[in-house]
Amino acid sequence: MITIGDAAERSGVSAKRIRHYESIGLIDAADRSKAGYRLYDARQVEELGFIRRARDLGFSIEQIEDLLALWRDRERSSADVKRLALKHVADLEARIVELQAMAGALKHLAATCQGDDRPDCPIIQGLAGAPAAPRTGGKAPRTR
Amino acid sequence: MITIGDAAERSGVSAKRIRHYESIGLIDAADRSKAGYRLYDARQVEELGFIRRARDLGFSIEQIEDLLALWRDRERSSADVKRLALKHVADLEARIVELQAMAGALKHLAATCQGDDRPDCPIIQGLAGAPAAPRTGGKAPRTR
DNA sequence: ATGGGGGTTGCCATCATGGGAAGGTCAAGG
DNA sequence: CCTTGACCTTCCCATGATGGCAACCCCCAT
Repeated sequence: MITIGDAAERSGVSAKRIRHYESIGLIDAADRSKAGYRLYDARQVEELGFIRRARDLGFSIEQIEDLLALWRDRERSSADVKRLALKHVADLEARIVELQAMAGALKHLAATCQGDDRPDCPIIQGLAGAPAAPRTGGKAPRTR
Repeated sequence: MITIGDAAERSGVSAKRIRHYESIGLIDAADRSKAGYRLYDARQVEELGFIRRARDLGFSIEQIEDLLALWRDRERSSADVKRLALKHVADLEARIVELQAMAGALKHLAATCQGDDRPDCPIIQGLAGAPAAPRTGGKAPRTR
């Protein structure tokens, strides 16, 4: 039985997080020493490691609750796990697409920006009114 | 002079957000009617639209403060704007890379998961201890 | 017994926003 | 004139997942 600091070091989950996870019911309340110190055994450290790895993969606490339930359940069907994982992959990819759209739009605006000491700037102009610099074939009226 | 609801509709920024932006000093406090209603003119609506578009591109409120200052500054150099924009593009791309790493790792795990009604599951095994399913050439010991 | 390095709880802050309560205001219509 | 409903106001609470800090307790070695 080790204390929270050691459990944190071994699992890679900060003591603060461990207490937080306990407070929200993600993990069971740890046993306490006579002095009130939380005590952890190998199984709990392993569980914390599981949680950390899931977090590293971007799973939310809520999803991790489900993953933990499946991990503990010897009768689980791998289909359930796979469904959860693929749903998360889809979520991640949706976010990636969103971010790519932002980055793309911004790069497009930045590409036509001189970047000199004059005030003319398609980026600012794009943010003000103009949806995204029309440029309908090179014949667009000079914005300046 | 229109009220906050109309300004919200025309700018695409919710009334709630407009009040919030005012409270944090992102925009100036609006004039008030005798009854205390906030009143907006076309310029302010335009400014709100600017903010909304910047938010759509993923800029933080803090960055938008800078963008607004540049927008208002006729003496600005487009280089300053461009630098801000490209910094943000870099941030976005860093986040994209992170998310791609997560999605990739998870897809890798999911790919070898049967997804049937048996409990065997490389995804769960990957989250527990094993960094990422070794599979050193097909001769890896069956985990089951 | 004392000092230092743990542990404990609890509150506040983040970031940007939504929700809702409690109450004031305005325009229209009976 | 009064009601109704749609608007506005302020203020407080909640989100997700953490970090930071304060005030206090505990244990071990010197």
